[in-house]
Amino acid sequence: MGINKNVIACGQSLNENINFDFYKTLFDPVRSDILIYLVSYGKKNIKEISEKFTQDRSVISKHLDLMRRYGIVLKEKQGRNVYYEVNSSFIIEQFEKTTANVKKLLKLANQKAK
Amino acid sequence: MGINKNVIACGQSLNENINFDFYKTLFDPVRSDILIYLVSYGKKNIKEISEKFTQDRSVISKHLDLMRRYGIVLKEKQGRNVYYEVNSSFIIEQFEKTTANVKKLLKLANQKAK
DNA sequence: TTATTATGTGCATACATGCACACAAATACT
DNA sequence: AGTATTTGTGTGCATGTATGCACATAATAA
Repeated sequence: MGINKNVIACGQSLNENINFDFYKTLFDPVRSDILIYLVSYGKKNIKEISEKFTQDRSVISKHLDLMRRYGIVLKEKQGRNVYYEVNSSFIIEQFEKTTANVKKLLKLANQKAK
Repeated sequence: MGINKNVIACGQSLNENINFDFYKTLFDPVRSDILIYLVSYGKKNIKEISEKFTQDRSVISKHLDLMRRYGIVLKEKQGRNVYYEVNSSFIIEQFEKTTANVKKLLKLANQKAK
């Protein structure tokens, strides 16, 4: 099995194109639970969300800010309340793009091996 | 926007079905680099792999054991050498399954919102 | 003013990572 | 055979990072 330049180039582009921080942020037990809560119950403010979790409001606030930074949720301020909702289109786009890239890379390497 | 039992049920099943440890293991800077190295260069033993990285052989060994536990790579012992290779079919399967589940959940919630 | 909601800060704790070394297993050498 | 070398793994320790709590502060509303 030799070195395939196409595979290597694809691997490098994979590493550059995959939204690493997005996935690292998403695959955290608390944050994925927050996401599923928001998916199930729609737009909610921090008080409402933190009442459903054991963690302090300040902790939930920080989790949501992280999720917002990486596009997982959308933030909207109304008076003294801050509402969050799921950014569905972006999340779906990320998963589809990543899956396509991973499939391309792995199938290319597999072909080469045969 | 009311509570949708289908959405909640789908969210719970999502949390149960997503291979959480798989993704947490995969989305680590060193381990994803190891994966891309193995994709690019094929089956390699721990000595060969660790020579390409700054980390000690024992560290690389532990990373690979973790990746093996969650199905990312396959292990094969030959004499005193331990070879690892990418488990392509399993990885593709995981990404496809997860993407399908995420899309199903988010589109269901989106329909309800309209 | 007082209450509510969200966020910032300091500290403690848990967990992951990495290094260095010791050991085990397999092979090579003399 | 017996010894040395190579390869992989286990262990103890140090360090960095993430998380969470408790409290202080800011902003808005009653």
